[in-house]
Amino acid sequence: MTSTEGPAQPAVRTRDAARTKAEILTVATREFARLGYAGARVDEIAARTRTTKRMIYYYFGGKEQLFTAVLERAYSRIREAEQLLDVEHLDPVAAVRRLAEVTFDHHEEHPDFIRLVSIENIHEAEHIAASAELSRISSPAIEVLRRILDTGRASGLFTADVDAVDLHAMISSFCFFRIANRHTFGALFGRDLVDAGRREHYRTMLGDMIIAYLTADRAA
Amino acid sequence: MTSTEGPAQPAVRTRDAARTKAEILTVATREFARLGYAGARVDEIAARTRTTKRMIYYYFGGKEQLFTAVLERAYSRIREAEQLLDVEHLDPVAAVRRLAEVTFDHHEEHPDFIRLVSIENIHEAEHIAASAELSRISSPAIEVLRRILDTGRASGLFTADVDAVDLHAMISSFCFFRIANRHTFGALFGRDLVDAGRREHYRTMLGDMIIAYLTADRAA
DNA sequence: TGACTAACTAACCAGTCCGTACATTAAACG
DNA sequence: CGTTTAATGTACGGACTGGTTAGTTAGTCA
Repeated sequence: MTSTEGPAQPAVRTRDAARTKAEILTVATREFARLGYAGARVDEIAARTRTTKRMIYYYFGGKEQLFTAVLERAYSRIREAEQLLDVEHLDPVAAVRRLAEVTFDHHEEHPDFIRLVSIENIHEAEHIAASAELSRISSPAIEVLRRILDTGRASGLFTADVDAVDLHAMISSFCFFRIANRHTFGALFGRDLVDAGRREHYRTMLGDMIIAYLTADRAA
Repeated sequence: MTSTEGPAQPAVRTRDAARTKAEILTVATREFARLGYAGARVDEIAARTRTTKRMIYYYFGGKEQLFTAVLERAYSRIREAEQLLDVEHLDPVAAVRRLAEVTFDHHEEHPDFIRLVSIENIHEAEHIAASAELSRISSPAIEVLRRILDTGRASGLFTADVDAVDLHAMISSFCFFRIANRHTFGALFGRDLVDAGRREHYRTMLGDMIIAYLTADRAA
């Protein structure tokens, strides 16, 4: 670690509250995701930043509030990604499939976020409940899905009378399980759900399943 | 706690290794499920049994091995339940639906087990890997599913060329997500996935989805 | 019935962990 | 340029935690 004393990194420590806060959040996200809430250590998080533990208490108040802040940032990033969704110019079937694929990709790209959500569920979402920001906002994806479903039903393409939140749960289930339960599933069934070679297979399978459900003839 | 000195509870402490071990496991299961691996306290587990902390180390060796033993017992109970599966006398469509329903019910009835699995995944299944018992055995449900799928394909009922492990993942995803992510999903979308009034709705939805997928015309 | 051992208990230890009191310094400001 | 204040660092307290040491008791079997 002698590189930190190189000429590119001047020894003078400039003060930058925003940068310090952001760095703490980045490190804390990694540590909480890696070890769980109780498993993560405040001292260790501090040691992995360029600042000290004192700053965590100065900016966030404590371990609990730090975890809440980590969740807030993680969720806000998804919302940003969801706001970039541009699927409503497609026909309903293609739009739903595209939405499922975007969800699939997002889960794969953010395993730390998936872990944080698992951890927060172990704690019965108490930090979300404690966060005004998190309990207020909702997901843009739901609104998009609602509109696609309306269009699809109106044009007679979709036979199923599903509601957007339920369909979102259905799509998320598979994407979430694949990442979150990768390890136990792999250990017990000898199949790595996140193997790169099977990625397209699962991505297609998810889309097929959702479309099959929405367009099935539910006569019985 | 004066009741422990009542006449129904004789003060004489009878020695019973099996009972003591079982009681430790039961309490440890609850505590680990409630608080996570790092969050659970060996002292607290001991305090909630009728024995002492020393016995945990005497019988299990340490916290890590205790957690492994908890997992082993939890998984062995599922396997027992799966061995009671009796669906192969049904036609393939009914059999798959029944299997999905049994899985659905099992998840709902064992939230502690779901939490343990989530926790074990945070730890990247290291305890399963450390357990000869767990890494050896496989799931009876997979074999049952494989046979149903074969029959269904042979009779032309199922168009999808799915493999049993993937379909098992698909079914488990929804059942698992519904229980495991109940809290964050409820907090963010204002819908309790485990609400008793919506139970039948989700149970049917899962079956519909699986059957739709298996019987869909995948021409495109 | 007395020696032996598995089952059990209480007390403790060394290291860890969250949080804080206190001191200090870089920037903002008039 | 002197004062103020936000930002930062040091060092440590006190409670806790996993694990252990040393000793006790109930059952059993020769």
